[in-house]
Amino acid sequence: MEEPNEYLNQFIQHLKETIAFNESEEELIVSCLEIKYLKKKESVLEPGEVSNHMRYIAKGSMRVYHLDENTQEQTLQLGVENWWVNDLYSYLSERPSRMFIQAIESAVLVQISKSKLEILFVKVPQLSNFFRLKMQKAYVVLQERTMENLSLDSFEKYEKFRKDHRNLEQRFPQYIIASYLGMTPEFLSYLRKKHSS
Amino acid sequence: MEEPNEYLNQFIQHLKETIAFNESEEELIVSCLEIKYLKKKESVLEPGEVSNHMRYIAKGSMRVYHLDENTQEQTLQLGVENWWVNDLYSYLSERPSRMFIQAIESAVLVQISKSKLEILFVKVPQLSNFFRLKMQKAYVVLQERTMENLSLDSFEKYEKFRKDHRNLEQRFPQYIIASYLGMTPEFLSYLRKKHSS
DNA sequence: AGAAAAACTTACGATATCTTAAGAATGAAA
DNA sequence: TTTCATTCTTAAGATATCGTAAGTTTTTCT
Repeated sequence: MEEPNEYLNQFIQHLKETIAFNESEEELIVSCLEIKYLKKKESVLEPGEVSNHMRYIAKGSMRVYHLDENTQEQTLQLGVENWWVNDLYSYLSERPSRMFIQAIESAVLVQISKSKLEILFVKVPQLSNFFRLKMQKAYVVLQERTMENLSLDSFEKYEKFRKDHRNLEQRFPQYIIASYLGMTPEFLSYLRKKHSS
Repeated sequence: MEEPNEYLNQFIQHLKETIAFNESEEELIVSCLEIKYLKKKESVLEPGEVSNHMRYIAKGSMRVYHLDENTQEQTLQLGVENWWVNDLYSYLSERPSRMFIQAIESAVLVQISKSKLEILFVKVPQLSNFFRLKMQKAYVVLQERTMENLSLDSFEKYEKFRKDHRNLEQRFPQYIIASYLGMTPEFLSYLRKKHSS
């Protein structure tokens, strides 16, 4: 059922979509990887901990969320296979996270620790490029989201979410999608009904 | 009135707060800089253009904004002396921007073109670090803003803005601050009155 | 200083979104 | 299959935010 090599392979293929490397570099990379199995609802990171791994989802679905003052959950990021999930704030600044990184479906992550990654950056410089591109993409996505928050009303945000992530809508409960979009689950339910007839 | 060397010097001091370099490196850097003077309301970037400079504000104030479908202005970024302003999306992806980058007070920018910066990264590698740190900071600020958008109501956002940027409130008209916070100027005015008594 | 433009305020009716509470549907576990 | 827990829906009243329009104040330009 659980076949580590398959997940490592999937990860290597993922890297190869963006950068190239030879056999020995590949071995070196693989030697730095860790596999983490998560049951549904289990977390890899909780508030107070410092995130010191980059995390790739090989299988399953994850979300990054946070409890505000009123213990309302705010979802910052969703992810499925081949996405990366992390609290980059904590990872980059090495300060305690306020986030949960939680499995929604049972999941398999491929992780690299920050210290090993620093070493890899020296030995396999292409990797540095890979992560620079990831960072840039993450920034652009966030900026897009900020603009949407300023200009779209709730229903428009929901429509855009569906259009942009057709596959995600089925895999996350609606109350999580609502918290990602910044509205109450009741209101999302109301909007869906209102626009379905 | 306009003293280029003073602004170049200010820029070099700004770099030196984060990284170190020697005389010859400094000369090299300075040889790549451009100074740009802007009158109030003048723009350095408009929709359709590709942003190919990194821009440091030596003097004055700037904002980055965008017109949505209803020609409403949404302000994405504000900046004063010693801040960087750009549409990183356009700069990084080399695709046309949808933004205006506009002077609010008359301003002086110190700019480096992307092509020269790439060369500098090779010759003065510390610079690469400097910009990596800037990128990270920008990401964290955006993430913070996204979380606030999800959890705070309008007045709380306004309070937080004042607390975080005491100096900015005086230097930008209220309708710009309102558009940065994602509310109408009328509503911001109403909130200010309501909470002042 | 005076005129024109820009920014800010006020007030009110219209909409959007939330809160609460209860019930219905679905999924998980025994 | 029954039971329990989770998720989703519905509805009604409360609150937040907007749109509009008019009037005031402040800034800019000549």
